Amino acid sequence: MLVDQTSQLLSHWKNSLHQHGYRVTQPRLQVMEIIAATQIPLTPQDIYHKSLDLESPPGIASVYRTLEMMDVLGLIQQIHQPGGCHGIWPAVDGHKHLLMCRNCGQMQVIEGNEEIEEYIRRIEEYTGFEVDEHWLQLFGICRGCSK
Amino acid sequence: MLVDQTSQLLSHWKNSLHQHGYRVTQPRLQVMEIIAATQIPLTPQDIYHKSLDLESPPGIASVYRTLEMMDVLGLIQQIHQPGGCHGIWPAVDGHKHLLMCRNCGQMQVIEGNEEIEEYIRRIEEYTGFEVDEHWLQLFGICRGCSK
DNA sequence: ATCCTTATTGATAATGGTTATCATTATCAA
DNA sequence: TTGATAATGATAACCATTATCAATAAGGAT
Repeated sequence: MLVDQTSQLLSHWKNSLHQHGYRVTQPRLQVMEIIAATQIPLTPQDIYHKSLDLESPPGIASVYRTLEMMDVLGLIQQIHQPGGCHGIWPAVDGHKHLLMCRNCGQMQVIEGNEEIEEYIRRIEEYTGFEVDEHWLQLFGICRGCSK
Repeated sequence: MLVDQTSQLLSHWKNSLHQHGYRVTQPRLQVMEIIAATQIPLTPQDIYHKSLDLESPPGIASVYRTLEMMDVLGLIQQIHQPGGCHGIWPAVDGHKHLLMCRNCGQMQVIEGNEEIEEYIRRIEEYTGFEVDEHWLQLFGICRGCSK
């Protein structure tokens, strides 16, 4: 199941590169595979250090270049946390919310809901702001780690 | 009124330094005054560059040291935004939410509300997480900028 | 399958923000 | 006012990220 999700992400990402005229190269594949296979947000440095286990690892510059490209294509998003904000994670579309375990780093994606939308609409009315984006992130301890 | 809020923050911060045995020095005061007087989140570099207008500006190291100290004392918080996450802003207690104008950078603090708490409680039940912190941040265009 | 164009890479230098070092200075309790 | 020492400023060190450029490899054309 994990393998399924990983390879699904990968083929989606490869398609996206093709469609936008980017070459699918080994360094790019290596970076994408690491991101797709990992369950927690990784920093660029994390990704680079993980890649060093590979037989022919990408250069650090290619890691950054690949992340930049994936960001432009909307394939990844940055995860902001109390301890830092350089975590990379596959992009999630729509108004999803994020739940992260402080202990193991596992992320969970939660559907947006009508109550939040309603709350935001009230804020807009009250303040005169036109809200075009919202972030809701929850931090805590997951079931597995609380045992 | 702005002056009032600024000086109120400043005396609160000075008290906090005294209570924790920190000396109230000129470089610290300079940094605190800049933060208290500004309506938008500032990065450490922003603060340093603003300080250069002063007659006897603090060194860059003192700016960072002061921010570190204020963070430890809980006097400031970091503001995360789509474009970066090194904005400094006076700490707000309780479950307040933040609303920021993309155009002018003005921040507005919004009271937490029961709907959000209720939503989080449902998430906890559903996922088995114990949520101990949540961030809700709204981004948009304020009334003044949308004209 | 091979060739050719050129996007991409790797190695490394440059950059820029943040932290560490240490002799000098300024705070503040006595 | 004095003295102990916390704090400062100048600057070196550090580290992540970006820029440079000759060499390489992807992938369309043949």
